[in-house]
Amino acid sequence: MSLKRFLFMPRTPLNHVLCGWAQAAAAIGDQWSILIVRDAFKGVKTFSAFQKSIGVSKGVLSRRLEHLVASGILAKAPVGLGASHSEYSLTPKGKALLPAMLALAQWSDKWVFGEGNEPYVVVDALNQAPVPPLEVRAQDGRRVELEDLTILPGPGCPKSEP
Amino acid sequence: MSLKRFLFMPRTPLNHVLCGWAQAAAAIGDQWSILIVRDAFKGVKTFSAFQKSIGVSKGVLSRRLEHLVASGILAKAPVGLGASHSEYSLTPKGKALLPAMLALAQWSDKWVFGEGNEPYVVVDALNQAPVPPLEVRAQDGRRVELEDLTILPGPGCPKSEP
DNA sequence: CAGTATCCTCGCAGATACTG
DNA sequence: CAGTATCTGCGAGGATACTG
Repeated sequence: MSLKRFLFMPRTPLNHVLCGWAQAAAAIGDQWSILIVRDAFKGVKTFSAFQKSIGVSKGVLSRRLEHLVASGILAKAPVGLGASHSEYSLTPKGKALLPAMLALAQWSDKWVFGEGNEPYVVVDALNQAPVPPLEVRAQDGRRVELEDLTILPGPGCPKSEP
Repeated sequence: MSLKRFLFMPRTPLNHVLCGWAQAAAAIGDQWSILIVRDAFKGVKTFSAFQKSIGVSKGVLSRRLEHLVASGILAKAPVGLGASHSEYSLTPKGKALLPAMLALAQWSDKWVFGEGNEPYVVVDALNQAPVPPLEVRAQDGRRVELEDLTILPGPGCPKSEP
């Protein structure tokens, strides 16, 4: 019988992995954070508004908001002087998630709900027209697909050899 | 004392929520799935290669792969006739995650690792040059920011009124 | 209203052993 | 090598009660 059976092996944390995707996963790689950021993009700011919109329990919401603030994606600021309550707003780092969030929305618009549907989630406010799908273009302007790209490991990412 | 204390309240599932972001979160909204998809983009195909690259335990990897196959992002196909082992490859639905994955990588390149660094994760194989950051453009071609957009609730998403 | 503290129940990740 | 089965224990997520 092995002694190791009684040693605890904690969940492998991702923060120490110096890989872009691991960092993104550590920041918003859970279901609640994505929905919180989505609501923040819509303009939701208060605790109760987040809770009503997402339907998550208060304890979980508190921890997720704390985590997003610690990650620099949201900023918590008291409103007024009485500090009766605070508001959460997107930082520049949080707003920079727009392309990623938009790409995720367009992906599910097309591949989860079906091609027949028109994209409806994000519209250009000026023209009231949907935003066309994001495209990946190289520096010379031509469209590139996955096959045209090389994914580098990046520091901290293991070099996986297929 | 309340009887409800003894009733189990399960974790709220996301699959039934008809919201694009909730669907995306349900599909790849956990840390391991993002890393698995990243490796699949790199060309990783076999079980052991995923495990060595990500460092996750076999049981977890088995379940995550199963989930990604069930979500239609990966396809599992036996290699050869002996069916000694199988390979996992990206479906079209999985390949369509490229803009979202790229946007996440570019976001962490800039905002987690710092602006000083040059993007290094994804390069155009033809020119050996990094892919420029994804930009959100309206139908008329002009660049749009978050403030120029209206985020619609979409079916199943609660209408949050800020 | 905006959280925090406490308690409770699984869910999920890790290790190990086992099968083909 | 490619998984599956089982065990274990933390900890995420839910409810409730409480504070300011």
